[in-house]
Amino acid sequence: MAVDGSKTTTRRRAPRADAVRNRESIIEAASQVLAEQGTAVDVREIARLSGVGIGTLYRHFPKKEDLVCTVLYLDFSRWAESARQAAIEAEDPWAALTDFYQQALSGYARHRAIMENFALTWADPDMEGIQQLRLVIEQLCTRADAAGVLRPGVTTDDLLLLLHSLGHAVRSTDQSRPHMWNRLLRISLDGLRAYRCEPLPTDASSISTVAGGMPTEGMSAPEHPGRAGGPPG
Amino acid sequence: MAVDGSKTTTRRRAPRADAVRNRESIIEAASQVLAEQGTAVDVREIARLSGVGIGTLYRHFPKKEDLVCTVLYLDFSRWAESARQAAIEAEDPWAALTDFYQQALSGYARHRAIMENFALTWADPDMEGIQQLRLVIEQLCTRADAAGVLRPGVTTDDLLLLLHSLGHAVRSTDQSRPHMWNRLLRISLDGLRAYRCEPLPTDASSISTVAGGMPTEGMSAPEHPGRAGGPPG
Amino acid sequence: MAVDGSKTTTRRRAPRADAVRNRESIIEAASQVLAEQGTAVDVREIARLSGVGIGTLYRHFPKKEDLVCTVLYLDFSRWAESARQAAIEAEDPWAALTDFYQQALSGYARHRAIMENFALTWADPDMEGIQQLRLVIEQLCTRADAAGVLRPGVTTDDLLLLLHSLGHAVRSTDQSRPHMWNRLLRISLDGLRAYRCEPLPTDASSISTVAGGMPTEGMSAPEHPGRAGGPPG
Amino acid sequence: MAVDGSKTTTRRRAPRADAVRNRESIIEAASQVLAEQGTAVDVREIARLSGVGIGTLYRHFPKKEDLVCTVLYLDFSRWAESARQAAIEAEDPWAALTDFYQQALSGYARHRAIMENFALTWADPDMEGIQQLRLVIEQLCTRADAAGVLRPGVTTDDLLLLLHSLGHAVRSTDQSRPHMWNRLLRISLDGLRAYRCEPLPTDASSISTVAGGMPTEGMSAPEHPGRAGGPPG
DNA sequence: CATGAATGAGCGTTCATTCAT
DNA sequence: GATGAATGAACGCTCATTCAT
Repeated sequence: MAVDGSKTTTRRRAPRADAVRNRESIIEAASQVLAEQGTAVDVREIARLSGVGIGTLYRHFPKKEDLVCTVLYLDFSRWAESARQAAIEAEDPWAALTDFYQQALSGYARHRAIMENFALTWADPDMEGIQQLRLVIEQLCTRADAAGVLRPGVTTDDLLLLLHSLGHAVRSTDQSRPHMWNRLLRISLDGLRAYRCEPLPTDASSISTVAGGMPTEGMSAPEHPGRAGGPPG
Repeated sequence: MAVDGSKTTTRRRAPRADAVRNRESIIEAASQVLAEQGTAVDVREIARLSGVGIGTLYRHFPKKEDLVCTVLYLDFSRWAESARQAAIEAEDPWAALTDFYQQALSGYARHRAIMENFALTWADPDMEGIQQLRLVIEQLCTRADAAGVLRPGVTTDDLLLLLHSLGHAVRSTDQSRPHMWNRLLRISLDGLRAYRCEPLPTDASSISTVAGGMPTEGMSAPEHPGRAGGPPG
Repeated sequence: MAVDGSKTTTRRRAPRADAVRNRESIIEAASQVLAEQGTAVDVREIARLSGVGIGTLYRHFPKKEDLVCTVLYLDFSRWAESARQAAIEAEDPWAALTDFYQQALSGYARHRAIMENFALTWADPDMEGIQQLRLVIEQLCTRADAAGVLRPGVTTDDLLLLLHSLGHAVRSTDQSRPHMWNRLLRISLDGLRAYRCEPLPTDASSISTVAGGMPTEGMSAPEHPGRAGGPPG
Repeated sequence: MAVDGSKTTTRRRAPRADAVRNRESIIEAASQVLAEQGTAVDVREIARLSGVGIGTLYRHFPKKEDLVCTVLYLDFSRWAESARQAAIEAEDPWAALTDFYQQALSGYARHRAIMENFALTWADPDMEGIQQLRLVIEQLCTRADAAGVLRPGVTTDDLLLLLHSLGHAVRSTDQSRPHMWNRLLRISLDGLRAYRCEPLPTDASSISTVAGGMPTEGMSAPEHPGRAGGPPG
């Protein structure tokens, strides 16, 4: 790769000028439509938007999936980076976390294909993009932890999953009631703060038995009597 | 059913001996594939799975959408009901909420079509199923509120959205790392508890400026000095 | 057939009461929809309209075509009869012919399936209905011929074909411009009158060479001497 | 074609070498089956006949209707043009009319879809094909009128309707008894000639009262409600 | 290498006909 | 005999992918 010189004498001469431009056009167009319509888009529409023939598209990306993966990786990276930028600009560790989510969610919600894909590739270590994101979050996590503002036991994966989780809330409400997901974000982040002392569950055991957790309050279950005996059927 | 004897006096006996069975087969098969593959399934596959011809399927459900709606309504109702049951069996108001989420998420995550639909019909008051669920949550909300365990300002819609949001987290992790979403649920629920005093944001304003949360501290205290407002305990 | 008595002792007892009524319902309903929608109609709609099950319909008429033929024969007969009635009520032979067409066309145009069928069975001697109609026309033809009002050489088949031909004109214009087909009928009937002396062509030879008549003669119109140059004026 | 030499200098050479051929194959095949079976044909059969895949057919004609319209327009135009040619080759105005009908009917009768379409678009000024035809007829009409051979009051629409009307007669007899429609054409055309003096009816009034216009005028019963005798059924 | 025409499996849906009740 | 549920071939149409130019 570094020694391109040797290749200049081979038959591969100039064709790359257009090819590269075409490839970029395709990716750009694909990014747009994938964000808008998800992976169910017609490949033809991507070709049309990018101004190349369908044949050219298939030369660069032999399968639709190849194109989708390429684009998602790029978009994912860009997205992760913009969120990272938002985070490092904050001086306060907690604000960094908050800003990160704010920025990430705004972008995430607007990219339908990333959402679809996140669910699928969630645990796939091959999906390089996820790893990038994990790194960013890891840093945020470490920083917040060091500052003592993060609830003990919260892991990078928790934060990653929370991001994914909130993403769908954003998507569902961003158009109609954009303030709603902000409320939810606030709620969730508050659950992440250090004040809480109870350790998080570390395995699959149900949290319900702990849940009520409030010994002092004793859930004497004041109200709801009527419903109690209610017809279970 | 128990009193089959009455049957002999009824007039319309057999008209549906197998028709009913077929209809149920179809619904059952559809429920499976819709849960697994979402609404994009081929109706022929449902017919094949249920052991009937495509014509029979269309006799019972003239449009694919009819079948999908029927199945989704049933599954949605069953799901909401099972979650409600889990909730009313808990004596403590908080445990009710927790158990409700626990139960609901387990089921929700396994039904792809319900998830798709939830996102689409999120705010659609016509979707009867959603209304059922909202009622259940409303009661939980009221009960927890009355017991003083719910953070002031939390609405039914917040809880509904949280459910939807967590659903995707569950879907993403249920197979590979089932304990993960339990952690996230715990985190989110903790954010809903009453100790937190700051009001939730009520409009679209970014929460990032509040970041650290604590109104008293404002943003000036980046890193949680003395543990802020002191632990809830 | 004639000796039904012998059959009364066989096992065929009463079932005919309903069966006959059903058969008639089916035929009546079929007549309606065939007239309105043609033979492309869905058999189910006929069953629905007649109030019987699709199975019953198929018991009486094992193939859709059986039902169609039966109905068409009946409707065809009724139609021919009503036209015949219109004809015999006229005292004048020419008026009989005119009234016949008038009546027949009105009915013909309103029965889509008969029109479709007429084209198909035009030359089919098996189609009994056609024969009925031919008889009627034959009588009209003979009568007009005897009265000397019919152009020599005009055959029953000519009149039958004219009827069929005009039928489509009626269908095309009855809704939008009902007077138009009356004009056309008038034109055609005028062509049938006795004044014209030239013999009709009797084989497939093109009429064009004769038609306008001889180029040499120009429009001087070979026949109709007396009237010849005499323009209509 | 003769000057292929020019080809070498053109830029867009091949883009349609076979595409054009395919398109023509499709149109040709469609023309055949539409003529034979009408618009109810299966598009797959057209594809099969033309030797292309169904996808190719749909590439050229995104909707079945597009194909049908294209073919009908072409066939209609060709048909009208051939009839026009036949007409202008005749020196005599009346022969022009006759030859026009002769030619037009020969073609018309062989094209089922055109017949279906004619009936539907009869009065539709949007159907370009009809307008072409109307123009041709208008000229024939004017010419014959000027020569004094056309019965006064005959309109372009009369001639158009007559064409349509006779078309069905031709279709019904062309196979079995091809000379028959020639007789009918002769009869009808004779009805159009100038000698006849009575004006054509101009509204929906029944012509029966005027009937042959016979001096003797038997049919004193003028109105006799259309359905005289009513439906015997 | 770019192009877009060609391909055909597959989808949602209809309807004449059969068959168990 | 009456019923209507069951059946599946066929239809109009889409779209990922291949291939000749």
